[in-house]
Amino acid sequence: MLLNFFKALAHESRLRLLGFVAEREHNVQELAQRMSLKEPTVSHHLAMLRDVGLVNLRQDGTTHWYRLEPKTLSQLARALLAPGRLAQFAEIGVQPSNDEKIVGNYLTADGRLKDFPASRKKRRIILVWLVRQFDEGREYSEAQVNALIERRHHDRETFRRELIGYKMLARKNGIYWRLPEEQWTP
Amino acid sequence: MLLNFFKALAHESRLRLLGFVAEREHNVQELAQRMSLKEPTVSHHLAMLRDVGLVNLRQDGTTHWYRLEPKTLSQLARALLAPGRLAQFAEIGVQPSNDEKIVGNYLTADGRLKDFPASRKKRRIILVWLVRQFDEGREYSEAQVNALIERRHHDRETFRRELIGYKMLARKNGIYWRLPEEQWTP
DNA sequence: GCCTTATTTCGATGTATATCTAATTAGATG
DNA sequence: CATCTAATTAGATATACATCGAAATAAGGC
Repeated sequence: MLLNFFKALAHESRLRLLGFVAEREHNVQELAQRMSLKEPTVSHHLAMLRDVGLVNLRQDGTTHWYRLEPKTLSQLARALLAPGRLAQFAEIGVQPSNDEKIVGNYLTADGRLKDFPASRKKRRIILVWLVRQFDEGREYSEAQVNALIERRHHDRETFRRELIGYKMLARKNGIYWRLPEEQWTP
Repeated sequence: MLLNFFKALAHESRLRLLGFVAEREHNVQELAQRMSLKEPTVSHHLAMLRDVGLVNLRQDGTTHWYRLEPKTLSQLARALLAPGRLAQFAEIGVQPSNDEKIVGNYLTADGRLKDFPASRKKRRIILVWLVRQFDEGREYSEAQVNALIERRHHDRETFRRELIGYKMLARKNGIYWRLPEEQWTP
């Protein structure tokens, strides 16, 4: 959602972080050093940037290498230029749709899934909500898919399988990507 | 500054406001009604949007009509696409330049000018700071110029005259605009 | 000049979030 | 498996800011 992008960009520390990771890959320690902040703080900001897809993480041993995801920024810029986009702003967060209410019932206060609904209909709604947290046109390793799922539920295996079963995610040679909505919205 | 744009856009209420004023001109009451917020709150948000030039104000009697300034958004989008822009993020807010320190000495805590320096050199620095609060490539009525100046100092006449004298602002047929920096940075 | 109306400014209050330290987790290594 | 290292998460605190009611301002109309 557009609002989340702006929130992610609306802090000096995070803009500076983007500047550093645009220059080259950095790990958390380097960034903390260059920013004169403590590692947990940097980690916190990086998580926010990662949530909106502005930075990428490559893990090597215990070291986490972050780099810019330049596509995301240009997507954002194009979204701003798209005519008619603005008129939609007014509709932001008016009242939750039916599906959003159902999802809400399955979420804890911190946005994780309490459990996986038994009914096929609700299960589908939850999966739609989950797959929308993947960017379109971006490739994910299995580890990245797992990481994204685990933000919402510990059982990464079940959800990964279900997402593929419902044709929301596709996999080839260990690479995953999100399928376009036309494929799974009936 | 880019950061201010993101801050202005990083709130649901302000995004919704933008949506409404993109649709058509609105006054504060209408907006308060449609947003289910009180007028002071709406007024506060509109001021922030106005500070970064995202909305325009047309005053008719006691009624204030706000509308979107679409140019500003597309300028922002283009700024995001500009290559090399990102690398500059890292430099944001490192340490104030000499000029910034001088300006700081003349500002109160709420960002208004205490007074107008006597020395020609400092006077120039203050005027540069002031003219940078005008958007390039945008036209201002005299009332709009006055309003912008008054945010910083009550003596709108003096500052308007000085800005023109230093060739930072130009005027024709009661329309004012900011001149490019090349014209006044020696 | 006083009254009315639309808006803004002020001051107070509550909520969101940036930052820190301490504790925990995850991966590598002996 | 004990240990070490890098990173993240948890919990606490402080700062920023959204919102409101009350007061002040601005522009007309009488």
